[in-house]
Amino acid sequence: MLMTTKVRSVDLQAKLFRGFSDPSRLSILEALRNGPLTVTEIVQATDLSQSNVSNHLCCLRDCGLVTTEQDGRFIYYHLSDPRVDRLLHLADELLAEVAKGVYQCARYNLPKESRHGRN
Amino acid sequence: MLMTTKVRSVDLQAKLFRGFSDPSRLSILEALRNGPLTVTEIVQATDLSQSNVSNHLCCLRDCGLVTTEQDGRFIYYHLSDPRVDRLLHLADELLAEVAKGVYQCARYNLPKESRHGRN
DNA sequence: ATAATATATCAGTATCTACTGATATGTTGA
DNA sequence: TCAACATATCAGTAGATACTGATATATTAT
Repeated sequence: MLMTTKVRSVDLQAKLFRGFSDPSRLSILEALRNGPLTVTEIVQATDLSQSNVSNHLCCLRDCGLVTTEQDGRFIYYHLSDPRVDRLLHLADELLAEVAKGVYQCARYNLPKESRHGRN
Repeated sequence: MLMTTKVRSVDLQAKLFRGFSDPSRLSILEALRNGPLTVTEIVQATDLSQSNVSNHLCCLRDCGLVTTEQDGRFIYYHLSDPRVDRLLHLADELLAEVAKGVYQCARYNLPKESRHGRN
């Protein structure tokens, strides 16, 4: 076989989930749950900078979570599959269940001083 | 109210998804889909270092995706909720749908030389 | 053709985070 | 108590990535 870089399914899954794992991208996805939007509309809906949105959209499209449709000089982005919506919904549900735990998730998002020795 | 750091739901969601967004953690979760395992068993099942596994487990537990149960000097980890399993399953389905796109996801995982201007 | 608008890319930076190797803590049995 | 085992934490590092501000490209209208 000789494939030096075997593509494991966990790697693919990780990339997929990475699409969901950033607040800015989630804002974008959330906005798109109501239907297709242009980049400018997404910028307005999310309050992110244009270049930032554009980068995230690129990522989301590369990862297959959104697809595009050009209409003149506008490009409409929309969720690529109903499962994206279902995944977001399921995450909401799970979050409601474990909200407290996640809220306290301390490991990777504290200021440097308090990274170690959590209490 | 005076909360300087308003906790937006996208932030919580992002943390939740971040639990799923790393290949090592996905390996761990995958292993746990078949039932509870001790840390040592997880180390063996995943081929990761012990400290690495321990760190990831800590993260997963903080984020509410797994829970623990001590039995003597062993600590059994298991998925916290059936929805975790369902989320993984849904991701599998979605992945099958957009596999090609994700496989090509170039933005954030190429060697430095080729990060910009993807041919 | 040119201005105006929409979107994408660039280069640079600060932060985040996965990992390692070493060490510490906790638990059990001899 | 002490050795053996199970697990957690530490400190440090390399690489990943979200963001900004500037610039480039594309499309339309005048």
